[in-house]
Amino acid sequence: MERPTIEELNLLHASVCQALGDPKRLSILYALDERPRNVSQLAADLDLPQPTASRHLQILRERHLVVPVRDGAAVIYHLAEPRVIAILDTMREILRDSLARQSGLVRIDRSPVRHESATSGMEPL
Amino acid sequence: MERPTIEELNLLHASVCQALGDPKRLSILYALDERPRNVSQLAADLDLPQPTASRHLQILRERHLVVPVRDGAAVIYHLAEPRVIAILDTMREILRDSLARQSGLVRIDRSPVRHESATSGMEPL
DNA sequence: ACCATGTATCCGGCTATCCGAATACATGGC
DNA sequence: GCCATGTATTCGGATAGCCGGATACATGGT
Repeated sequence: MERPTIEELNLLHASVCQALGDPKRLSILYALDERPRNVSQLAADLDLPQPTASRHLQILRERHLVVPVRDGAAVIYHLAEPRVIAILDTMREILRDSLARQSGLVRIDRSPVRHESATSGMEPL
Repeated sequence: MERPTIEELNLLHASVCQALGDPKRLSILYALDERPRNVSQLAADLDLPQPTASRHLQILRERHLVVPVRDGAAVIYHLAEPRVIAILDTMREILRDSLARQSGLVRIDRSPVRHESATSGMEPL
């Protein structure tokens, strides 16, 4: 029942964010938001090898982002937190805005922008 | 000017989440939310070596989470998006709830819980 | 041009993450 | 018990991440 220190909270927080930092896991979360699924269905729907789906689900499970429910021999995974999807949606909106601003035509600022652009590209994406 | 495919968006999205998946970078974002700072100040305030701070800022810059503004020889970093802090705060609340639920005494469910608990611990944190 | 301050990058090493393939484990039906 | 189905884990290798220390680069002042 110990209250977590700021650093511990930061660590937990980072570990959750890191779990969200993989495209396949994002797909899994969005898929489970549509409807809960067992591992094989999920793997088939997202075109992933079953062990890969299972490993990703393990990570999401550890971070308490999904919840497993046994159903006979199968395990149906549910989203643990609807709010997480809301968060992800907000991030996508921010991303969209950012892309729009970036890809052009927009110049809201009043300053001519010196040459910082060279260091702020999003190339590796 | 191409509209991003779902997969590309997912990739961008994941890369942003991944940038949030490090405790030091979270600290940096929260610090910059308090007030914009240059690299050295930030490094001093968070007790990080200057190169470390700079590298983390580079990552946050690439993902458009912070914005650099030159001020003489210094570079003052600003948060690019207040909404990101709102998102992080929401995640912390979710985390808090999750910890509360976990650390006990709570049993809201009506089902006796079989033995799934063995596979859903958050040990490595 | 030179110096002081502030920032970014390079280097080497370590750790963590991701993957495919194979394999082990669990559950329910017979 | 055995089998079929569904799930989790292990192994090995490749990739990517994080770090400290040293160093290069940039800017403004003299």
